[in-house]
Amino acid sequence: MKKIATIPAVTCCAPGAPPLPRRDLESLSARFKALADPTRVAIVNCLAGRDECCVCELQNLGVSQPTVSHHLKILREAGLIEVARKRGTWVYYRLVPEAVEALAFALGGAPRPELVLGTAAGSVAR
Amino acid sequence: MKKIATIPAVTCCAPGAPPLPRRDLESLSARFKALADPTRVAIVNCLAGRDECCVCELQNLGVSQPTVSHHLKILREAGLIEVARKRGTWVYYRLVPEAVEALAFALGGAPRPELVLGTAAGSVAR
DNA sequence: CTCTTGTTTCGATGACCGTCGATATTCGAC
DNA sequence: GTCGAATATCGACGGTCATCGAAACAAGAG
Repeated sequence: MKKIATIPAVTCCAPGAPPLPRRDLESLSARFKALADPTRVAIVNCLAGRDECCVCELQNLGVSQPTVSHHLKILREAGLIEVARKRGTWVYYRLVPEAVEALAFALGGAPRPELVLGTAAGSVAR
Repeated sequence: MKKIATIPAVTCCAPGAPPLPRRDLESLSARFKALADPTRVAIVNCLAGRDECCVCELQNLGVSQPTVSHHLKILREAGLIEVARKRGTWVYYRLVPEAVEALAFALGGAPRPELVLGTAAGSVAR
């Protein structure tokens, strides 16, 4: 079941931003919470450096392998990453650039708004 | 302990981003953690809508006054907001645009302020 | 089928976080 | 100085989160 890439096209932190309804507040804070851990930022940063990345490559971040899988699940449910492909028992993850850019847009920086608007459909589920 | 003055001018989530040292990972995740709560996003959003804002105006967010003060302290220590001025017992807070912009830049957003202001003008059209 | 490897899930534990009431502090008014 | 209002801090409680070891699951090799 895919429930990712549903990002409201709203700013929250830019000057002159309109007040947000509670639904958007929770949606935004939930996505920021997915980045509120150094291990998860490291995972996202590693994925941002290359096209895709095997889980086994992420196991030298100082935490155990189940912990890495736990963080991958959180990032996956936040819509920031997704499974690129599976080759045998190897699982390759990749970044979801639209989700990251939507967060940047909410913070007031919109490099290319068309990408954000292209993926903004509704609110997130859980 | 104040250590928030070091805002690294690096991206972490944009395609092709270089690997970050542990210090930057913790710095970034700490700032994202400051936005990982709907009440704090609401505060930042309220401050983004106007130039400055009195604490008493933030007390209709559904939480008690000590809770608002607690969240203000977290946002202040994260460098996202600052005290604009004090008039009597009233305290006015304001956003720190550079800090928010630095976060947007870390996510791969626009590094230039004029673009940020440009998005607030009305290009949110959908 | 059995074995091995890679990944996810489960259960438990310790730490952290959001929230509140009570209290302290600061400032202006009188 | 004394009083009252606005804000900040303290202490405690309940809930959530990060982490781990153990176990379950999946997929290929022999």
